[in-house]
Amino acid sequence: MLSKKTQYAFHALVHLAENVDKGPILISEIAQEKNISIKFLENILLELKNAGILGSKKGKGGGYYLMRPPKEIALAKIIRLLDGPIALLPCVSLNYYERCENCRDEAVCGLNEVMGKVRDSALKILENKTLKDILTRNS
Amino acid sequence: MLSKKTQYAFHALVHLAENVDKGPILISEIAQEKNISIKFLENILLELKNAGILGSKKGKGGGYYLMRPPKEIALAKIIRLLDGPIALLPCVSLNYYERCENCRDEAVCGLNEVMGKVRDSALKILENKTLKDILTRNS
DNA sequence: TTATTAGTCTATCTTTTTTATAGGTTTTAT
DNA sequence: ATAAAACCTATAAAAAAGATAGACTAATAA
Repeated sequence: MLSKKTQYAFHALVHLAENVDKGPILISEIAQEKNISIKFLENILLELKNAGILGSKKGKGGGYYLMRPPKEIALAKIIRLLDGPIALLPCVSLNYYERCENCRDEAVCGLNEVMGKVRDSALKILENKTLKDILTRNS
Repeated sequence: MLSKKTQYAFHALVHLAENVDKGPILISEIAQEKNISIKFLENILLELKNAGILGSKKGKGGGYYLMRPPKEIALAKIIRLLDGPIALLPCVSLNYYERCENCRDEAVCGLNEVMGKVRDSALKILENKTLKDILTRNS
């Protein structure tokens, strides 16, 4: 399961994407709208900013905004940033690989093979679906 | 990522599957073979037994054994038992569903829709692949 | 029938991760 | 100047993960 942090991030990003034309959006507005602790959300948005996904403006009239159009922000990127590996096992992770401590040879490990396929099937979706694809439907 | 518990369970089950013809297998043998803490493994095997996946025999000549042939034990079952939900979000979990606290209506939530697809693609593999499919390749 | 073997059960403990909060600092618009 | 709002760092509380301990029970063999 994705952590609350990542879940909150997605909801916040959706709100920002749905209001791209309104200039910087307040943390407090997002927090209220999406029912998220404001202080926790603050940390999350900051992390997204430091990763170059969000921009911000301080002072009156400030807030957060997307640095790129929603269709250019892949879901996989957000997950990896806040949650780490998408794969179910360290030994099949593309970005956070770790050697398996429990098997002799990954090259012939059937678990490794199957979990690699699960990873691929998840990535096929998560690398291609973007913020744009998770905006509210039918609206 | 799967917990160590689930990872250990898979490796242990593979060992049991690869030795089905040798009668009950000792916890200690599995622990040594797969490099797992024996006491931790003890708890895991017990849980698998209580779930009806393994059987056991006490005393000399005792040990653990599979209750069904490897090809009848789906990977999804093991994951759900020891790790819980396979889905990335509570609101798309089939077995551990929880209402989303951060969106107004799941029926029109795009995140819900995409994560549902990720779940389906993972389940398509994990429900159909069994212990038999994760035995050591080329042997 | 006793000693040994091996799983059973329950509790606890340690460490890590997750989730959340607190409070001061800096920047910007008016 | 003042107020608004993000920035930053630290810490704390809670939960989960990972691991260990030890007494108990059942089966087997001598």
